[in-house]
Amino acid sequence: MPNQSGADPIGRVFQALADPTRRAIVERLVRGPATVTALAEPLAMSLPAVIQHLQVLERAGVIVTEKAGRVRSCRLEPTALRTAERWLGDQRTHGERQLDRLDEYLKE
Amino acid sequence: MPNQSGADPIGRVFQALADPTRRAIVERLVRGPATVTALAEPLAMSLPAVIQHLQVLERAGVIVTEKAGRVRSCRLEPTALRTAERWLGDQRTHGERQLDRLDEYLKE
DNA sequence: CAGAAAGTCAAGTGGTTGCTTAACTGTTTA
DNA sequence: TAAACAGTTAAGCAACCACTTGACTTTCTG
Repeated sequence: MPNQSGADPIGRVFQALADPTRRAIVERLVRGPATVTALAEPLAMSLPAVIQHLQVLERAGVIVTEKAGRVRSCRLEPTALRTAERWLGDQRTHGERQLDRLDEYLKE
Repeated sequence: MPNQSGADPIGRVFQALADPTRRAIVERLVRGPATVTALAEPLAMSLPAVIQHLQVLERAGVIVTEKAGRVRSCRLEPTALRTAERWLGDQRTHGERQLDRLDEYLKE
């Protein structure tokens, strides 16, 4: 079956963050907005490749971009990260509760 | 270039969680350990497909499995989820601090 | 011991991803 | 206004991913 993560917001975020280049872009944007060429500068790939990464991040809602003149400015949008973070936290804490129950069970 | 996310622990976790089937497996395992066939039961795909998903989750460190006799038991390993969660939290809080600074700047 | 149960391995397939180069559009600057 | 700058679009390619079916192994059960 085709990956059909088209209507899957959390899935798109995880997918976006699975790539090390895209995580590097996020880590860079944490220190403030940046233009496309500024983001591309430390990355060992062509400009179009960087733009494709930015499109993935934007479709996932991880970043927001805005074009002024010929320059596109990119900044982080924390909401998407928070959604993914909450999903992770939910699973993990439930899992840990489960582990606690197992520990108790084993102690008896 | 090959995807080389081979030596990228966080990347493997995000990659694993990008797939809705694998997230469903995680959500199931939150309610306690389960066997391979039990996990496969609600999923609309063949057993080998489920096993492949489990292998992805295990290589990412998200689950741990153990075979006893002919039955393999799978359970959640919260550590990997916590690592990914912390990365997300770090980026997000820094991003929010950045946003706060922007707000302050705009208020002046 | 024969057969069912639980899982695994291998090979193949169609769609997706991460990149490339080449050609191009719009915007600023000298 | 010509040239440089910032970004974009399009086409193409090799590797990867999510499945499938078929053959198989190992372990339990009647």
